[in-house]
Amino acid sequence: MKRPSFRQQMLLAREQAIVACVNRLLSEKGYDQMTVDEVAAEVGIAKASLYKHFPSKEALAAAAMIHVLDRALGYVKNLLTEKRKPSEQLHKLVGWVMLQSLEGEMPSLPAQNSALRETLGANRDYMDKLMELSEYLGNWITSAQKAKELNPKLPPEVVLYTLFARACDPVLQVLKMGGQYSNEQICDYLLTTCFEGLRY
Amino acid sequence: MKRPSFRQQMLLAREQAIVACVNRLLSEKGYDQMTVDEVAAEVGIAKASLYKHFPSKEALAAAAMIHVLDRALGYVKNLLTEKRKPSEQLHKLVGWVMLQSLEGEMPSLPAQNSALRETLGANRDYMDKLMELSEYLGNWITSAQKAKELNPKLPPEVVLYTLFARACDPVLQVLKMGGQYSNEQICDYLLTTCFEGLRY
DNA sequence: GTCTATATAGCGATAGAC
DNA sequence: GTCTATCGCTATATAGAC
Repeated sequence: MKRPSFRQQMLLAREQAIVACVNRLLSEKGYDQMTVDEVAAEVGIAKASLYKHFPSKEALAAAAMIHVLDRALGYVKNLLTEKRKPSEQLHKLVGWVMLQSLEGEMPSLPAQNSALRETLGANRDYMDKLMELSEYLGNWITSAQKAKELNPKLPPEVVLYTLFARACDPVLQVLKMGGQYSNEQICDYLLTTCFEGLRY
Repeated sequence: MKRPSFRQQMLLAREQAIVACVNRLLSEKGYDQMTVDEVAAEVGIAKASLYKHFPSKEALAAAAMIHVLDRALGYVKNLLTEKRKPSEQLHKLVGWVMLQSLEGEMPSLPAQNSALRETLGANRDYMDKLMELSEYLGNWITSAQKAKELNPKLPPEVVLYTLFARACDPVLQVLKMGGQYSNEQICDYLLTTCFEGLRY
């Protein structure tokens, strides 16, 4: 009985290829500009086959988001093994996500598309992982605020949303397209504006 | 010969109504989710009539952007009559734009839609006004950096893009939808994160 | 310039053979 | 599960009467 297992592996591999492709396209062109035909073409299968794996375009986006949440959670758990100040953990995490964005590995969905938001909100897997990540970050944030590493006057949720937003800031792409800074340099600048602000 | 002038005024008023409507819809739903049918319906004219005024959906977006650039330039010129430190001028301007965003008066276009970006780039009026605004801001930025009011280690263009991005930050809408802070409070928080950073 | 009605096209999703 | 072919809808844009 080797064949079924083998086939399952093939399927899994194919789905991973699909998710990787969606990831890149979402990062490059965004949700609205990405077409399902395009995804199928780049993966190298027919569109109907794609729909056997994922029931809708929104499901494709959800799978991509779940994938990045998994990677982010993995990075966070690695950070936890190293002993650092909470603000430094946050700093490292945001820097890592910024680099992912610059390398086209970080999809970002439009905040304004309500239909998509509903689909994501109804997705258990996605919501669970988003919650889990938010709790890790929330703990770091409140700890950092108690230790006066981060501004304690800001509500923790404001800090949380700000970190999420800065990690996929459009300024990253703009500076990258300008072409005069390395990815590391861009991350450096934006980490400065995020944590230190523009003020001297 | 009163009639032609009168009619022209009617036309102008209608176009202003169109632009105002596009402004609001772009702010609420974004470019991709906004439909031309919707614009026509809300203005109260037929879609074909709309196309007599503006040749395309992209032209509608361009008109909306030009309108907000005009308003921003007006605000900037007003600021110039008051004597303030450059960093304070920037602070006031960003705060004003943030408030406009929260009140649904500030359209923001997707940075990823390349066709739209080309159309805007080819639009003289838009580009001229964008340049003019950028020059005012650029002067304030370099002055503020020389006076050590803003971080001089950041390239001025990084500061410029950051200010543009923070002025229509998605975090604004997220916090507004949360519903637990007033618009003024939200602006206050985000101005803090922008200029002072998250660090204490 | 305004309208109704329609052309045109792109895209998400599906049918049905293999 | 994979394919080809197609449906069905939506949205931009236009034709043509008034």
